[in-house]
Amino acid sequence: MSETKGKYYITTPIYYPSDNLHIGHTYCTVMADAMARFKRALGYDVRFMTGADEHGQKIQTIAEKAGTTPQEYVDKIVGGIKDLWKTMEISYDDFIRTTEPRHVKRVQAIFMELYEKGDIYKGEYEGMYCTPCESFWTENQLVDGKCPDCGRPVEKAKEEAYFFKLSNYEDRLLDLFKNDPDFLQPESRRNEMIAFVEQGLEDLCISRTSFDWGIKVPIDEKHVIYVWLDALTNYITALGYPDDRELYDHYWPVDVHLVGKEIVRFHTVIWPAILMSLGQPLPKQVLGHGWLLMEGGKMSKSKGNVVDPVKLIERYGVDALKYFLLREYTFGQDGVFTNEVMLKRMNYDLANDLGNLVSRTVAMIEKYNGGSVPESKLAGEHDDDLKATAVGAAAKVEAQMDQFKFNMALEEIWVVVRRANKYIDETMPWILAKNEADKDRLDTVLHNLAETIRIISILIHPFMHTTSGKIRKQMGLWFADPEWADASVFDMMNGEEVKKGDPIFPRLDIEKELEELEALGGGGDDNVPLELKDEIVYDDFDKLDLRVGTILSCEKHPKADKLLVFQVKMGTETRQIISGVAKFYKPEETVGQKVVVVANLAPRKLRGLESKGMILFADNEVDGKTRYEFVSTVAADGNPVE
RNA sequence: CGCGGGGUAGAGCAGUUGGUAGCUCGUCGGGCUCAUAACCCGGAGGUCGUAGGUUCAAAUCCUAUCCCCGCAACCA
Repeated sequence: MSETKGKYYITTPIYYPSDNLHIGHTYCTVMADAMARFKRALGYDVRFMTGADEHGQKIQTIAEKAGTTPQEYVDKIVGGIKDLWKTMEISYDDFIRTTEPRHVKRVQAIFMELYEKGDIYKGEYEGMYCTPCESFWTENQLVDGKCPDCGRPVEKAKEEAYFFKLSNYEDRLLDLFKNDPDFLQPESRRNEMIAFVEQGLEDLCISRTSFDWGIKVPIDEKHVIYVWLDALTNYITALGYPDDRELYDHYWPVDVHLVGKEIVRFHTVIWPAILMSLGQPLPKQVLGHGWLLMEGGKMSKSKGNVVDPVKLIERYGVDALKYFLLREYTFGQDGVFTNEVMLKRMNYDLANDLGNLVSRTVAMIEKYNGGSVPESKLAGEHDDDLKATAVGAAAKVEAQMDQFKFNMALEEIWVVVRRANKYIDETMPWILAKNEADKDRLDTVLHNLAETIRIISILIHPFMHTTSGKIRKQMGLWFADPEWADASVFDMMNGEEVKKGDPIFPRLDIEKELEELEALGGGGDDNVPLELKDEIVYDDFDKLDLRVGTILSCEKHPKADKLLVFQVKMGTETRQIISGVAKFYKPEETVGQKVVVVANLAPRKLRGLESKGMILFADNEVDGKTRYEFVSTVAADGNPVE
């Protein structure tokens, strides 16, 4: 399509390369890629951006632990990310890394621009400081008035830092949310942000002196620029702002920032405020998508439920995975990922419906017409309905995609797939083939099927271009690139030579696949080292005095939802211990329970009541939910645990 | 009255300018044999969390209420 409909700039977040990416990142990037490809198909001048956010204390710490430099560390991880996107066939136009010189110099320029406008000022960050840890803590973070990391006393201290006058932008941000309903979608997130801003905004601390893996504040080399100005600005520095304006002037403002729901606030409060201060246009839209959850909650390494997309691609192919992610989940809502759901989708939709449709059609054209697509000759019942369904699908797909309803867009395409399968049963070509008098009608049926598949191959192209290519090859259309406009036209084919190939999506044995995936996902290596805290020596352990006790009584903490107040008898002494397990136990059912107690833990008041010691619990998983179980013993009360 | 999300068929989910409740899977019965034991048709199955209200009409709007899930406040 040569005619251009205008520009379309879409971004994913830049991901934090502290570890390899998982299926959740893949999900977001696949959506952005599908939209980018779709808009290109429609004739838009598309720019699709992704990247990596490489600075910050966490990366510095992880790199140190790994015995390497931060730069070497992120180079390795980002290499892996780029490999993944290559495997996933992600069609990004630019990949920005925040450590690149082009970004660094532009962030510094932006800092200066804000500084000169008076929206950045040097102030004092006041907090509680732990000297040995060189860390600031807020009052809330303190544990028992002491450093949450090392338990040593802290003192009030001030640190100089640069601040951004976020508070100046409250009114303009509220106006933005209220006057432009499209700016932030889905709706529910918008209400959340309005409530957040209405609570009042504080100025934002945008520099740190506690670590140095970051971009230096140009006028003050002791400071590094914190994540806000460093990461959010990537969307414009990658376009050359402020010194090389060609791309910037062309593509900014962005049409869509696609982000996870956890970072909606940064993109709809902080980022627009920065742009307001710069006097630049605001993003047209920020879309917050939901999370992919695993059975049992959020994906996390310690739960061992992280899904590695590479393994899935190796087994099932890129297109099957993309299709599943886009078809299964409702944009904006959380969804649960399970292997079984994925395998079923792949089998039912891809193998049974689409793959089989192509397979049976090609087989019939070979068998009944020597392998060439016939002309339409004799119209009959059902033809009009099939044609209308096929020709009308493109507009429906466009309407769904306008609202980022990937699942509905694909559903519209599958309406055509199912209609075609039904058409075969209705017209029964194998009966027509038995009678020479029905040859014209048979040709027409085969022609209509070939046309419908041609249209399907165009419609799925933005979502699964490899599959589209495979289908077009079998249909004898391999010589031409799919043009979106052709999806709304019937009767284009005549005489193409079809050729049966391997099944486009082989049918999967779900039971077998589930077992094998299970084996891959951790069970296969049966001795993976646990991720542990720092090693201790025996003397460290010996500091603990663990004792056996029996719960004499238990009641709810009058002023706290999560706490239970236990009276525990340990030999000669009975003492009060509070635990945050109200969610898991009714007070009365714990009475008589034998427990293990950390007996020499310093007493602490919790919501007004004193707790002397700590009862040990073990995390357990029941029906996918975490709960705590008592660590019990039969030994006598008061006895030590060693 | 901390913030937010959710309660719709056995499972997983769609469904707001209010108008006979829908999809996929499962299940039961039937058809077909071109096709990847795939495909097509039909049936059963829901008081749309509960109780009120507005309306000719409510899953959809209003009020109250119960339950579940995140986050936050206290989880030693």
